[in-house]
Amino acid sequence: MGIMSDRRKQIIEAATVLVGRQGYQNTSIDEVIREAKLCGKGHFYHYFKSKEELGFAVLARQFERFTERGLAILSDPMVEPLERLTHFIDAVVKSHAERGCAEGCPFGNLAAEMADEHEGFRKRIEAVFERWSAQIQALLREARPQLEDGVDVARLARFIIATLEGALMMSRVTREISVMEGIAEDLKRFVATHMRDRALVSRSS
Amino acid sequence: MGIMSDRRKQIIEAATVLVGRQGYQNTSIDEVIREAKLCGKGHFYHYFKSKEELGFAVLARQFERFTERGLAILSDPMVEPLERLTHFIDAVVKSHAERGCAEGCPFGNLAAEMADEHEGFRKRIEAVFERWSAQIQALLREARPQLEDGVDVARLARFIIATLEGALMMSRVTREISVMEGIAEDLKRFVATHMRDRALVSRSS
DNA sequence: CGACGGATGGACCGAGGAGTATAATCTGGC
DNA sequence: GCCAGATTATACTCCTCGGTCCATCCGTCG
Repeated sequence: MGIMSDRRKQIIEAATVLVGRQGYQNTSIDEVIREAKLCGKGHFYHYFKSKEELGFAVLARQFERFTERGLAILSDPMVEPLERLTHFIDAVVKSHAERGCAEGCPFGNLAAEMADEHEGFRKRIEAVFERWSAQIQALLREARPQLEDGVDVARLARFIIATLEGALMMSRVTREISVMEGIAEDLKRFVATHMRDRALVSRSS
Repeated sequence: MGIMSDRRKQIIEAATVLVGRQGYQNTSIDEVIREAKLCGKGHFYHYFKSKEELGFAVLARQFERFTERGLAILSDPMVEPLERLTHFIDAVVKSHAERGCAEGCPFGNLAAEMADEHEGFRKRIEAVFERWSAQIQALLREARPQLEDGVDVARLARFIIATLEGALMMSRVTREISVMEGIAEDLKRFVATHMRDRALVSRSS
């Protein structure tokens, strides 16, 4: 049973890399098997009943990774909430830079590819964004004392996510990390406009 | 010659609909032929040397449409520049609502699908965003007197595009136009924070 | 008229995809 | 040692796709 789990995880891991790089539809089972250093397609169908099931597992794995490496930053109890948000945005930029401006966001990509075609994927991607948004909302609520009255945290959270997603896409197309950096800076400034103490709101390069 | 152009346009038109709906890779030549009310694949290859050529033509056609219906708003000489920007954002929201929050942006979708896989597409999509950005930059420069000093118009233009792209994606995934509307409103407010007269910067719902 | 060339139709090809059937191997329990 | 079930491997089916080939059609020009 433990071994079976290992093989299954091994396949998911390989598929996650390939799907992140080439998309879901454009990744074949044979490729996944090859990448996972296994042979035989029957092997695959022993652990998954269909490609769709693998796709769902890949999405779950991508979210797991994102939770560990990304969302964790948003809930670090040792850091001030708005500083955490800044760290998070910087981490997204850094991660994108390390990938050479390629690939973009796995959720955004899957959304563009599958949202209209496959309701199962759409719903799961929606849940991912919902959880991401909830994390930012919690952070913003924690920062309430420093924020102006009447800030709609749900709406602001969605704005932050949307802008980051768009920035990843733009920077991927232009292959210039400076595009992403500029948008990230402006996004921080936008968040700052919701703060009581506007002193920090400046237009630095 | 005129007739050949017609047939070619007819194929491009059909393909533009299908690619917008299902993506490039997931649209087959046979489907395009059927949609264009023609028959025979040789027919297609009489007008296009490859699927790639069709893809480029579709992208060009999408940009043409966008220029007519979207970018035109940004350069209407009868309207104040910043008002034009507001109109444009509203038009994007309206168009997305009319599509029932589906499909998203044809350029953003193609970018997600092809940017890493196919350099030819990447470059062409980059050019599209560049032209879109140039249009917004021109508008912002026209509005210079009303803007604060030191506003980086190129950067602001990219921010606007990125946020709109992200908003389309988020709203497509959630299937809720209110998501798009909220982001669009916040985007307008962000632009307003660059104005000399901050009186207009309020947090209305 | 007849012939020539672009326009049209459809059969066909090789490659590669998802998924299945089944054989071969390995494992643990008796 | 041996059987049963889980695992691993191979071969195969059926389908779709991009692309090619070739037969036919039709308007035009000589």
